[in-house]
Amino acid sequence: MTTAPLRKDAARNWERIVAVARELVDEGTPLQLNDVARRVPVGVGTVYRHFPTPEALLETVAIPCLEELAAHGERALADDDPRRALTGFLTRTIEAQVTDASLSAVAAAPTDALPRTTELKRTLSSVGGQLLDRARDAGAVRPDLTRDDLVPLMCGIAYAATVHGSAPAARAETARRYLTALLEGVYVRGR
Amino acid sequence: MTTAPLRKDAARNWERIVAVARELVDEGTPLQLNDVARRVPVGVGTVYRHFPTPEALLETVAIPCLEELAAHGERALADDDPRRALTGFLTRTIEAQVTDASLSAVAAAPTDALPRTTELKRTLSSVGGQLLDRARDAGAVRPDLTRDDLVPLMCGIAYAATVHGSAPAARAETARRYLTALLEGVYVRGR
Amino acid sequence: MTTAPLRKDAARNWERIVAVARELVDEGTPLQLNDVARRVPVGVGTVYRHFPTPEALLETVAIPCLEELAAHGERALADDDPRRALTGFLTRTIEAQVTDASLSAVAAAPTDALPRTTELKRTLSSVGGQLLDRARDAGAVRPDLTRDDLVPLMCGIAYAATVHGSAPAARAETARRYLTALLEGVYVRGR
Amino acid sequence: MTTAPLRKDAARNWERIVAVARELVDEGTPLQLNDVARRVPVGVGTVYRHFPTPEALLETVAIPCLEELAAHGERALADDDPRRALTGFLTRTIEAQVTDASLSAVAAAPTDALPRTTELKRTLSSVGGQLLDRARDAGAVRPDLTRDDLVPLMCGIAYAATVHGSAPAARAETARRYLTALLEGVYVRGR
DNA sequence: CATGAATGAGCCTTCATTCAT
DNA sequence: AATGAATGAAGGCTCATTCAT
Repeated sequence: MTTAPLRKDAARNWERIVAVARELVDEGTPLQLNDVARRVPVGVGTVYRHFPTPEALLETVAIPCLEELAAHGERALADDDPRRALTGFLTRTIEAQVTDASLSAVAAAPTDALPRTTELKRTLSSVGGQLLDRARDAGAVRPDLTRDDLVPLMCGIAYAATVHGSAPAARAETARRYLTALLEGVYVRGR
Repeated sequence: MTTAPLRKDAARNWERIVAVARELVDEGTPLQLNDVARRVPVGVGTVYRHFPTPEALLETVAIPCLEELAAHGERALADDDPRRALTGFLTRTIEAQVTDASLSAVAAAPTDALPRTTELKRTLSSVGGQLLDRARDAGAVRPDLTRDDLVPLMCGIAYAATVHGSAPAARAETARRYLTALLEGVYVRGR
Repeated sequence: MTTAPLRKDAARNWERIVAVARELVDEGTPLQLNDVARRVPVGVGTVYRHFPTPEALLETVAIPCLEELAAHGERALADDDPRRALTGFLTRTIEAQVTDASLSAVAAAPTDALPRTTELKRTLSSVGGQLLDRARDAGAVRPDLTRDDLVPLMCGIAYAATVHGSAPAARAETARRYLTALLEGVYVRGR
Repeated sequence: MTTAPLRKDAARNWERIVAVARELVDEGTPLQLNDVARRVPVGVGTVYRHFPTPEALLETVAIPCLEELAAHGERALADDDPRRALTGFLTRTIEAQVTDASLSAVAAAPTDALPRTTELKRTLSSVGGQLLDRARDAGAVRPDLTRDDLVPLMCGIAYAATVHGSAPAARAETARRYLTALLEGVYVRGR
């Protein structure tokens, strides 16, 4: 069951709204439906018709990135080195989250506005969980970490990079360093 | 140079305002100056006189905890096991941050409203930095971590515990697990 | 001169719209053209084409009941007991009005959207007027009541039953009591 | 226990707001808080401070009239002709309701915004009830009417006068005629 | 004829801040 | 110093109506 395809003019507006929302997200402005409408510009009603809540719009903006992440995760499952697979997936996730403010917000939100978001988050959890389990089964991961810790830890790393306050460009690099620290430990091995 | 001491009645109000603010912070209510005034109760103007912005009030609420942390840090400097000292300090920091909403907000804020806050944050950075340097000098800490990473990482851990969504009670436990993971590494040693 | 008959599909929509409107009226929902369209479902434009205003739709919904009342009135004219005839007519009217929200709205409205409504209201006034006149001529009705008082008084009774706030079921009973009080007088005869 | 008296300037605004509201009520405009603010003129917040809801403002406008009615009712209780007392009270009530749109709205509302309103409505019910009971005890009133019928019937009469559509000036006269009809009966005595 | 997307005026409400008392 | 009334920008949302497709 798919949603009926939008009329051409409606689709046009949908695109424009999402595009503006993307810009706002990228420049760190909080998404306000009236504001989006003013900038597109379309009537407020049009934005409300397409996206009943700011969350719905935000998630729509985030979905392509979530899909890409999920796709990457699926590929990672094919890697037969469990540690490399997990590392790769997490690295990618962190990069995305640090680069794209919509992702961190959506990832941290306890509830979703769109079913598609829920679905994708579930997929990501599942893929991450499998990668984690595999690595743990291989004895590569400390046993007290569960699947439910993955998302919080990634959000935490991304948040840490934000707090660090480096310029957006450097932020990705910082985040990668923090991820490495988390994975390999702040304390040097064997000491 | 010190500020003139408050008149006795003014001092009384100051205390009452801070006490109410503390309660609000603890129950997770966002600090609104009007709201605080109503609850004390004093006139809004009185609250504004003492605390020109919500941030100033929030920082005032946070300061005692920051001082306690700083004191703990000073004592940790006396410990001659650098790793134990650092671990103790960070554990304490995380616990405080997870328990007390004022701390996480103040710690993550890029600018401060009160000079005293800036001073305390500097002290904490300095103490943490010394503990870190010492541990690194002892070869116990990975070399790519700098003093500037300490606060972000702690904020990240606290945030991760929040995202995990466990009840406030369990949150401290979660945060401690995450700190351990960070310090010792997600990946098991020697593999 | 009659309106051109609708095309078969248009007629079908007309019916469906009116049916939905009837449901909405019965469940006490205010008639909103957009809402009706969504529920039918047809495009808003279709509803607007058939019914330029909510009033037009409401009147369309009310018309069958008005017709039935009118028919009843015509029959009452044949009754040779003028008082019984009037009482029967008013009773029926009140019952209808209390039962059917479209009627009270249409009856109380100072202007009509549809000519047919005006026509029916005129018929009803005329019939009621004749019944009233006859009863008055028989000396059964106080002389200061005119034809123009009939509709207001019926609306008033229905409204009173609404204000009484009894459940819809009991409302008809209340209305009947009020009508009796009005006809026979609150004050006991001969005192 | 009384509410603290308002500061002089606040009292001034309170008065101005109520005065404007009175005008709006009298010209039949629905009370909208923003609208009131614009017309006074004061900031919206000021109106909201004094009257959290349109209902609260409306009731404030109505209260003096309710008080006057209640006072009249108390005096009527002293009349030793029960029928005359009741008639007088109802006449006065109807006149007030027809003249003042705030009264009909407040009278018909199932719930009140202000405690004072509830109190006054209760007083009026009680007074009316006593007058009714007395008249019934004297055998002057049909026995199937209860205290709970008084308010609905008065609202109904007032509404009927409105539906009649005569000019506001004539409306009071119409209402009085309807009240008489109700009290003495539409049907002539002894027939 | 039917569709339903778009419009935008308009209402509601909150809250940070100022300033007369 | 304290008070708390006043302000009004700002944001949220709904809905009647139009008009391009």
